[in-house]
Amino acid sequence: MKEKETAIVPVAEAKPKPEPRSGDNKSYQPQTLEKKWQDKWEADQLYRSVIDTSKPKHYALTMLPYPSGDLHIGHWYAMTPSDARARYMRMKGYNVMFPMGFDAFGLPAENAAIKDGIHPMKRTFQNIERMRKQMRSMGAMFDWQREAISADPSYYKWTEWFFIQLYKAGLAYRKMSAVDWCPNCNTTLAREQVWGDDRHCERCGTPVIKKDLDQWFFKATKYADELLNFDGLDWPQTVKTLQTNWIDRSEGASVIFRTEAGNHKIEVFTTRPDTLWGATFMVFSPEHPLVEAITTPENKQAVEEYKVQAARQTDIQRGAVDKEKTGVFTGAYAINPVNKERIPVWIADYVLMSYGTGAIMAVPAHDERDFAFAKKYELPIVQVIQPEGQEEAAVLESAYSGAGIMINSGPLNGLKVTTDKGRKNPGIAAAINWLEKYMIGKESVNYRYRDWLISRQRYWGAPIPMVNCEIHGWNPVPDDQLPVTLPEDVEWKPTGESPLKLHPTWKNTTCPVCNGPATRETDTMDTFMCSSWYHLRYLSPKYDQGPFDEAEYNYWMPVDTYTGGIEHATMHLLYTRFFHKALRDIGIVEGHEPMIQLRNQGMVLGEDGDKMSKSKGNVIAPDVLVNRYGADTVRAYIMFFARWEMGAPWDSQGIEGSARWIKRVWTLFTDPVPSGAKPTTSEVTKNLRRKVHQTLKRITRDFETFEFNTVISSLMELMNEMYKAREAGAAGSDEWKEAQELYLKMMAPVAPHITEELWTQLGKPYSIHQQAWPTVDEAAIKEDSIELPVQINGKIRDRITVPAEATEDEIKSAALASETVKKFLEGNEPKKVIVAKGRLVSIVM
RNA sequence: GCCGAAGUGGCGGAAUAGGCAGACGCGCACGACUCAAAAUCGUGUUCCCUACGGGAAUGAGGGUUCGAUUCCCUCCUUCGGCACCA
Repeated sequence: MKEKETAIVPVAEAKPKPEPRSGDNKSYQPQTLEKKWQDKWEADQLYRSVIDTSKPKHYALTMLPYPSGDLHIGHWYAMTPSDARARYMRMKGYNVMFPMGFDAFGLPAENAAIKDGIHPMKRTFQNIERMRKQMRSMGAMFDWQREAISADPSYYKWTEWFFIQLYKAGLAYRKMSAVDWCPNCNTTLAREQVWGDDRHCERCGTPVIKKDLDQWFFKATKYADELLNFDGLDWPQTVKTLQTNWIDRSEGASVIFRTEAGNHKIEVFTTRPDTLWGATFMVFSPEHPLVEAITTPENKQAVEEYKVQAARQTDIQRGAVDKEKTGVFTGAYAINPVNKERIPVWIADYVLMSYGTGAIMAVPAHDERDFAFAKKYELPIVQVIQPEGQEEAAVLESAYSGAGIMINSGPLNGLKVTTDKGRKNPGIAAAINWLEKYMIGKESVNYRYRDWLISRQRYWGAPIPMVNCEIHGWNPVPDDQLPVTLPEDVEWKPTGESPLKLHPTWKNTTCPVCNGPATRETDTMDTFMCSSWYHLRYLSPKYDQGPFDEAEYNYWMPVDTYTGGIEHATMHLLYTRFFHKALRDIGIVEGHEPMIQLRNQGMVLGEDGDKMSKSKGNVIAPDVLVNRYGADTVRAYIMFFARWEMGAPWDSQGIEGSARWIKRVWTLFTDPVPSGAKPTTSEVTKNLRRKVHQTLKRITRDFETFEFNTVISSLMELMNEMYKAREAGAAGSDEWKEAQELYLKMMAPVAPHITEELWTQLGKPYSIHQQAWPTVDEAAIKEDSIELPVQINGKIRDRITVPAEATEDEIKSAALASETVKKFLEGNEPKKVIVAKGRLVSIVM
């Protein structure tokens, strides 16, 4: 039906016997054709991006790969639509930079070395060589002169330098703490790298354990509030939500309690200071440093036993939500500072040392966990919030966390409490004011977000450029000694210590302060440190006066469009934002955010719908597809077969459709005009031109919004119409020539090789990729007459054809004049006639 | 439990601003070409009905509206994140 409006060939005139077409397409040989153009583009440096102040710049960035050895279909899925978008932006008139590099440090190469002894450096650079070649087969517009490799000393020199800048700015510190340790990777992990209910390693899936270690941290929490601010960022809401939940800001108050004996200060954080008068006991985490000091002699044994038992349990066991609460009385009492009540101090493993202060005030009447604990150990429960409508304090069946009126709360009795958080809640606001007035507490904010643990007990990473001297402690390696390079002669052993520590001489050095003997830090940095600034290294990968050339920075930054997987929402994407803000405060970069627009692609699954993995044998190899179909077909299929941000299972048969499309485009442009074609009519050419410009409008919009699948389907539709128009004799007309030209331009970002070839064959000037994106001729899109469906009581009963310029009244009378409508009306007057201009007519009886 | 995303033919998916559901493609069926097959080309392809025509249908149920895949409410399913977070 829609075809009736847009068909180039009026239905009545459709040819009865279409000319058979030469379908073998022997002349389309992507393997030679693609190679030819790739070589030419490279020789001509067609994709070299240099500063050009006469044009607006566009920094398009796609997440750099780890050099695992083979390009995966997932890489194609991430990179080729990003490439198509970058190409589109280039045709739109932007000076586009689209760089590529390698996140080359990391565990897999070192783990492989432990197995076969091949040095990670050697393996990594061999892999890079191979992947670079595979990437070239995509025909992407990567500017290889901007390539950066994080494992290259000329790169990691600056990773080390950045560490020192953060250290000097007070943003890097060393701390002994219980950290997550992967027993398989033999290293510590940042909290973000521990996933799932069983708390497994993000890389290898092994459940992590806790270890007490001296480690380097970055003060990411200093930026917690700023990281929650996404102003000016065009990022997917899901990513912003994931980061917000990860940081998990909670507003409340910190309150100082004191022990009855010894007057020890105990700070607690609470989101419900309005319930302070109901705090009837305190609970410490078993690891809390004060536990030993306050425990009375008669409770000592029980407390020690409980601590041992808690320590033996894993985080998973401790974290099981439905686990029955356990705990032990320390024998000590604290004084509730608001009402001077004497309250017992317990230890229990439901209080975690890693959140807040490791100690809580327990308000059993209004907190479910405290309630369960109080019931079990028969501790007093005092209600301090009375629900609206409740007459007197009844015996509570469960903790009440809703709104109400404050009772049993001394000076604050009668105040209203809502379910709002923080100061928005009048009860909480009053409680905070009261605490601050009597100097026993203050408004406070807590985060789940932790400082970034960057130490890794591995060889294959950027060395942490710090030196430890017995007299002068930790000091950074002087700038003129950077980079601290990795020694080549190391032994590969899975010891849980960095191979650098086991190297006989590497760690020995001199103290930068006194020149006396000192030792190097033997841990290396988390590879996320390397990838936090790679977008800056692309600016000037060979620059040696600093991490980047400022002229390049000033022109290209910030990144305009960043594409990559959503799995990095709380890892790389958060690290790189923190890193940028830290550098900004140090004065190295400008602006508040490194990447303005972010778009996430989904995942390509195996044909069985499962995640692709070698062990499942469902991996799709892009090289095989490129050999068989050519890169243009693979690119087209990748953009066509799923919504990009969603992803979908691979379908090996589906790619045939894209292959057919590419071949049919080839045939359309290279076959002689069919002999049986009639002379054309102005109706045919006008309809063709309309379809061309409608398609251009649609495709332009879709490139803007990253809807690549409909870019392809629109191109397929237009091609089908062009075949029909050609049958109807349109070939040779000016409209046909325009259609050919626009078709190739629109298709160029998707299929760069075939379009370049056909463009050249049309006799157009090289290169199609330097052509301007066409503009829509709105006048050409306008229809002369339109067909409107006529609804009667919501059901479509007829269609009327009216001039496009018809007024509402004209449309109305045309609809009512229709025989079918008259039949349905049966002589009655319609109650109502609604004309939705250009859409339909709705008659209500 | 909390937060978020998504449910449309056999399949992937289309549907500017609330206005013709199923574009485009895969698959399938039939036909043309062929000795035959592949390739290619053409036609058809949501489901149901005594098929002229009619009815139902966008996870389920309800609401708003002349009109809902689209807006609102309740629920179900799948996926992702967080989770004894004080």
